[in-house]
Amino acid sequence: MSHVQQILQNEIEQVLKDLYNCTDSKLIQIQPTKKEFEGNYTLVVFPLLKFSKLKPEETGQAVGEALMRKSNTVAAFNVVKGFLNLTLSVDFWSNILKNIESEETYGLDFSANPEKHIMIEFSSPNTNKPLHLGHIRNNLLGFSVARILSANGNKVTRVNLVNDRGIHICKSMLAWKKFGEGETPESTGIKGDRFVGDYYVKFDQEYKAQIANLMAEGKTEEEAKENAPIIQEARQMLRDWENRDPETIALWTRMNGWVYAGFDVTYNRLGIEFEKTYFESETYMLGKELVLKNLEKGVLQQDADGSVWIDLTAEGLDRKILLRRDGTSVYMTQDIGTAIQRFGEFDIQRHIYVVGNEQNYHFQVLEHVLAKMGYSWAHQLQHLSYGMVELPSGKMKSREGTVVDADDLLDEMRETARVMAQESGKLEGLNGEEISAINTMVSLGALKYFILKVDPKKNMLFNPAESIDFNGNTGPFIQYAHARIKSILRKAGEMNARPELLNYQFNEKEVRLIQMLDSFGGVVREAGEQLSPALVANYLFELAKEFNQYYHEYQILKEQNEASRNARLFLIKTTAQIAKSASWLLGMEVPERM
RNA sequence: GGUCCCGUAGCUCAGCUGGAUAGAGCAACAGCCUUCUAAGCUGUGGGUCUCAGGUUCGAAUCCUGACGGGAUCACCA
Repeated sequence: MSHVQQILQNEIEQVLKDLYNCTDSKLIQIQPTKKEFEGNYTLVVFPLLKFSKLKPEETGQAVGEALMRKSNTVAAFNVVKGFLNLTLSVDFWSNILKNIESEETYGLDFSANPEKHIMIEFSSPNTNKPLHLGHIRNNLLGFSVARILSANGNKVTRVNLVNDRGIHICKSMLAWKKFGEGETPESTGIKGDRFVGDYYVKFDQEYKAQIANLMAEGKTEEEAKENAPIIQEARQMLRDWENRDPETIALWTRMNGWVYAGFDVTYNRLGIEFEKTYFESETYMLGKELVLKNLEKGVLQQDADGSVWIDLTAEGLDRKILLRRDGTSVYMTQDIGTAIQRFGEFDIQRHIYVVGNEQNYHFQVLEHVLAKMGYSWAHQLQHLSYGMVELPSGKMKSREGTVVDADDLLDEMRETARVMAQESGKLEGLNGEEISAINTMVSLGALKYFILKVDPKKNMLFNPAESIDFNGNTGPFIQYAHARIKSILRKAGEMNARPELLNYQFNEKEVRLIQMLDSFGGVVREAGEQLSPALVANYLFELAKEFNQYYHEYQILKEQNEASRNARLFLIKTTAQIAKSASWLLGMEVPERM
């Protein structure tokens, strides 16, 4: 609910109490008035009928009249069927605008809830391949949600859990050892994560070739997969790693170093940061002890072969394995361990995992397991689940080579932005460095906005060409609107827009813009509750559209009347302020000119 | 088969704590640059909100059931 809506709510509450002795504030439904009707806000009167005992029209009329008498906020009203449309006074709107402008970060409240500490885990890459388009959605969502939550007054700690051990990295290591001939990212000029990823692919090719050979010799597919020499070697390497064999550890450290250097480049480009990075190699042992302890307590069961299970059939789920028959951990065991570790390490009230929806079941189980183990905070874990990203060409399949590498995509977007800027000629007169910075901002804005504007839980289609279009519901459209505002302000000189000169009768369109600015705070709160940057994105687009229409209609700089010129400059300056705040929540930069 | 998610215009998406005649953008067509950035603005056409029931003053929204699409149900992570 916006600030103004809250004010109205209070006034209407008073009126209903006086008129009908009705104190149920839940019956008060206030919504922005639809464009085709006159007014700013609308009260739905249907729910009030049982108290007024009058027809809808009469009730609306009565409430409207009472509001006019009691309040100097409401300047006019009209009743259409069961809807009471309220027009608020122009002075009132002027004051609202002044309030918004005076608060540098209107709508963002970083201190509302300082005692609430939320941990959010996102990104969580594997060290055997570069980041791809799916990771981008994960990173952007996690980063934006973290900002939105902090703008709701929470203390937020962003963490990354790097999946740096296991058979997958051994495969890359083995392939490098066999076929690498001492090559390094430095010697080849290939980005580290890509370099290592290429060896993972090489492993897979060799593995497949060996399987084919074995099958040609008459082995079944299953036997071939099990007995191919290269997979045996990889497994041996994993055992060596777990036994801390110095040579294996050295190679592992070296190759992971290459990957991290590569990841850092991509994170930097995307503007993604973490407060803390966890490494699975340091956490994968956690959880096992706790599982054994809970086995003793009888919370868990052990099968005849020695494997340990939890029975969640009573919760409507299945049995889930927690320790293999050889006593080693599975993914779930680790997550149990890291959750306990983090709640012990930090005084957190909530923990959010940003992970794809293919793991919905996993997190359901995790919560239940921890609850059964008696951790009271088990229900403070939350899975922010998001859908897959598809491309116009279809699904991404690593096997078919249709996975879009994050770096390649960023390069491509950047190049498109450069070409488009050059063709438009808009950036003439700026130096190379400025042009380059703007192109980067535009390409990133296009990507971030396009991905974040979609409801996280839905699968989505990413269309690179559409995302960078300057027309339509895109990042560049918003950035362009902001750049034009800044251009006006540069020409006018910001100092001219002073609130003490704000003595102006805003017209209908301007009031609508102010109304929109006022509602920003409500959008941020809502986005925080729903963990959805999409709400912010769609708000931002509406705001940019509203501004563009306004921009088109009035020649503010040519306005002769100083009061009106000043007031209008003040309004668009405030619009830029809110647009910047909303963009910040999405991690999208807005250029001063473009 | 069990569980979860999704189904709104040709395409991509909003709207979903029930409220007025269901909205945007793209694409198509028609206009607007001696005017603060036309990377913009205005207009036109385009809908059985998958279907069928139910709840009620009122359902795209809530409930039930079908149908369609996706995910998951590994001693993988």
